[in-house]
Amino acid sequence: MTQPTSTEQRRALTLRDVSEASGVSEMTVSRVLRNRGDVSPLTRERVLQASRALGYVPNKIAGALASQRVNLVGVIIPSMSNMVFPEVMTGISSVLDNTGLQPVVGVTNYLPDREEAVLYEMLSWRPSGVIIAGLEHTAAARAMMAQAGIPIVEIMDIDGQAVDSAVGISHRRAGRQMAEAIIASGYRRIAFMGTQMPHDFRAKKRLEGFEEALRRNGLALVDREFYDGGSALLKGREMTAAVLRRSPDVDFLYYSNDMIGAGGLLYCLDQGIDVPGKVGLAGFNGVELLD
Amino acid sequence: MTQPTSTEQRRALTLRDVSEASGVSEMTVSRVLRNRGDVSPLTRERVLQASRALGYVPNKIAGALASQRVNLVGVIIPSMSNMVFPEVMTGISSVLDNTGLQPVVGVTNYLPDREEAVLYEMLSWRPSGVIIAGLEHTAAARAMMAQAGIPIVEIMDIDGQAVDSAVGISHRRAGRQMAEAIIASGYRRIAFMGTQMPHDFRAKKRLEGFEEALRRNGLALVDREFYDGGSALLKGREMTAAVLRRSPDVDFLYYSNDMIGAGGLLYCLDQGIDVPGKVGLAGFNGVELLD
DNA sequence: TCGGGCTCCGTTAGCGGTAACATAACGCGA
DNA sequence: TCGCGTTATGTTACCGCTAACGGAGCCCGA
Repeated sequence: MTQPTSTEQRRALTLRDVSEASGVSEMTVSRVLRNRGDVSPLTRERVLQASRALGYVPNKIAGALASQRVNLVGVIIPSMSNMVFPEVMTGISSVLDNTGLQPVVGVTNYLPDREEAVLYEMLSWRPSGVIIAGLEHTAAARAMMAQAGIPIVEIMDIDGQAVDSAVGISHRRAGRQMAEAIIASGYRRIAFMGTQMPHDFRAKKRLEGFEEALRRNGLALVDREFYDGGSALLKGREMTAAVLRRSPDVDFLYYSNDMIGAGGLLYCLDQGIDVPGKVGLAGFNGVELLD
Repeated sequence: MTQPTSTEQRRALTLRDVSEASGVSEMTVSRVLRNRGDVSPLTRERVLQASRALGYVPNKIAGALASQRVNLVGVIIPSMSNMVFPEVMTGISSVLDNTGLQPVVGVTNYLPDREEAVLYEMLSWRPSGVIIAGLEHTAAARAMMAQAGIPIVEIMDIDGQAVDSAVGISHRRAGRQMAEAIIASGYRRIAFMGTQMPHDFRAKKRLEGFEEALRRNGLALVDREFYDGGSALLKGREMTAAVLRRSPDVDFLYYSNDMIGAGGLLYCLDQGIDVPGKVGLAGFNGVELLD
């Protein structure tokens, strides 16, 4: 835009514009807008009025550079389509709401290299901290986090070694407990359905724990089926149909997440299969458990 | 940390550190790291090596301030729990992937004031552009967007007046068409279930279009039920049960989104209700439509 | 041998704020 | 009336990086 119009200014507004409009120094304007330092009520009011009238929006880039402070925390998660992560985001946001900190999300699609790239990009904005899902990272990513000099929190898993600090649950143990509960309910011929994500380490650990507990009880998975991509609900139906066709004698279906579990449940109800009488169902993450 | 250790430096690395380590000026280092300007292959290699050895991560805050360029686009959406928005995010990300631009997400929870606050925060980082869901904004938000001097794209709705440019569908029309299709299939006693969000303008427009088309055909909604919060799948069950109890003669259930629709479907199958023989079902957003 | 155009790299001057330190104006007790 | 502590505001010097320009060294044809 070369021609300024009434609603569109020629160049970006700065503190100087507000300072000239209100007749005080830039420093005083800065103080007013940040509520810092003593400013007389009269001056404050004049500055706020001028600022609002101009439609001034502070430049946090300059502010962050000068103050060496950034009110951002990076949050790095593998995906948005698995409902767990939006839920985690909601939790993080609500905790951060009172702190003046603001979450910035990065999604890795379960790819370690992508995680490294996202982390690099985030650190280049010098956040106050980083929250990252999982404990498995590339060597470079670990090095960056160690060097960054900021708090790093690895969430959703504690089966491993943290860079800084870790909070979450043990997925291996969760898998074990799930298997034990299923066995205790009397089921013996168990099939597994889940995603084919080589880098979903948490799902992998759950399955490992699950199979370990089966082994200890002299059992093994009767059948298993993996998928990637597509609508989880739909895939749940398809996989369930495939497993039941291939292994008609299974008496329990264990799903790695609840969305495909719901798809499987739909299929069973649709086919008139008695749940949980003939076949038991369970999933992970707790959207709904009905057996 | 006051005591530097081998893996943890005393102060943050800057271009100067890399420049000293590689024996060239800061400017040359900057050029190498940005792939800009002519640098001899030898020098380039030396700089890259020094940079990697130190674990240097460029400071984009300083870079953005100096170059007046930011590779960020703000994306403002109402929610993450409705599956549409993660899908939209995925689409935006894939388009942006080749442009060097990076999306930064803000969530408003369907609250106009929150949207204004999120927008303010975003603009203070001087993004290259803003993508925002919907056409309804506070006056202040509209003013900010108009003043920002950057491209603003309002997505997912075109039933209204855009600040800059808008892309999406007409939800009013979508609602009308849905109603017409349902009526054409022979259903007459139609009930609606949806969220109780006063500021979900798109859902509201769909319902308006829906009811308008019903009226034109001499019909009206037989029953309606709203919810807020909680698991959509579960709420779908509950609401469906409530509606069928209250109005046993309905022959069609229209859901404002597919997740509660799936819950409703589960309920119907569970109760042995013939779908779509006795009762037809439909939802919006297309996770799965089965009638 | 010389000048002109490369290639490669350095110097300078900010970008728009803020920390830290002045400084002016004022009140008040001695 | 003087001196000192307060309060309110201004001045200065950066923060870490990059645009714009400057200049040294080199190659090459005339």
